[in-house]
Amino acid sequence: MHENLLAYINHYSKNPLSSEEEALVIATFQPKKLRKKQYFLQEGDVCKYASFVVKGAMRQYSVDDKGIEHIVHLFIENYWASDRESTIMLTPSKYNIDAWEDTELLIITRAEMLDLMEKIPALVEMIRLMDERNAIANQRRLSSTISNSAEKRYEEFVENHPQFIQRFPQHIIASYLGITKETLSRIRKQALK
Amino acid sequence: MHENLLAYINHYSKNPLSSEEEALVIATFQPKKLRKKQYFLQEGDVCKYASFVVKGAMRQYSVDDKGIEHIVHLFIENYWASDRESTIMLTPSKYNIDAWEDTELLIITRAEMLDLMEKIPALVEMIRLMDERNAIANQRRLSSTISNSAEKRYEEFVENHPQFIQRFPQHIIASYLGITKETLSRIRKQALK
DNA sequence: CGAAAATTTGACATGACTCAACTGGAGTGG
DNA sequence: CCACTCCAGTTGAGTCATGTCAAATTTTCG
Repeated sequence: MHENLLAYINHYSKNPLSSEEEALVIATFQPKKLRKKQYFLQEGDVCKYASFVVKGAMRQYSVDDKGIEHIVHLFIENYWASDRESTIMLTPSKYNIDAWEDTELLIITRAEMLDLMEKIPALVEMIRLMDERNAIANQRRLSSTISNSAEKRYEEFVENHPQFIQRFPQHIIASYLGITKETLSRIRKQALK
Repeated sequence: MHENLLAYINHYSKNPLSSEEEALVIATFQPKKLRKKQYFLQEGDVCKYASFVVKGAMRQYSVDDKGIEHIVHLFIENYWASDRESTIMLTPSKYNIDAWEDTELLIITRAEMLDLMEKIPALVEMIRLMDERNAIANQRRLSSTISNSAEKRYEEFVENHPQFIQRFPQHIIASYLGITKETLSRIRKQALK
């Protein structure tokens, strides 16, 4: 169960974990299973945990006044899911996170994570690199969203996230791109010439 | 010149800097002045420095095939400006960063920064908090861009960034919001009822 | 097979863009 | 102090991309 996580940590840090450190990681991260459609986080709740996706797929979205879902993130294996704003500020979340497939998570509270970071330098290193990677990805996505047409955004998405296309239906991708499913359908039709 | 930076670091870390650490910070960050319109970074160049804005205002933007500028970030006092992707990956930047007002910066290379981080724990702490704040802000902006109409985005902008409204003209704000200056002008007119 | 979910299609509405013209400062230099 | 230019902002008319709504079709899966 924890192998993916350990591999992930070792991949993102210079020094491999000692076996004591591995044991500590395994003891601290709690397994949690979600069946398809179950929530990891519901709007209005404070997000108590960060979660590492061992297996499965989830989505994070807000719901507007008209009841329309706006998908802000998609997660599959080896992604970290949580609403950082809520976790850090202890404020009620504006987002829902639910399982799109049956999913296995490893979850950890912020307090536990801060504690682990004191004890395991490799974790601090990993988080810094994750933050960097994340900042870069967010920058790209923002830039694309602001500057590009729906069509171009979809092209870039196909280019950058082929894994997501396999795992999520079109209307989810459309929402992630900030367009309607009808528009995406037409864009795809158009692209077949 | 360096007071703002020292204050900034101390503000974001639990333990105040020792005087040796302060001296090290002062010795490492190099002052740089830009006159209005001068570039801190030009598209195609690798972004060698991170910069802390001591005084002034800058903007970061890309230019599309039609020659239209798409503003992705605005910076004023106490902001950090750089293209992280370019700095970290050593790739040519897709962005320009230039001074909108006469500006005073403190600049540092990535190597110097990594070195400082080894020597000054408070810096590591500060960067982690900055990354968190940044991640939260990016999340909000992305969410707003995907989910909201131009009008609502402008409202949120006025709410969240009143400082920018004082310092940048309307067409810059419009571009930052991903709309044209004409549309923003009409939105503002509309809002006066 | 049958029901639910996903996708496609058509007709129409609309928000935002484009382009061009006009207005009103804010400087600058003669 | 005026004439000139530059820059920012506004306005109008026409266009285009994308959204909306409703229905038909296809796919998935128990």
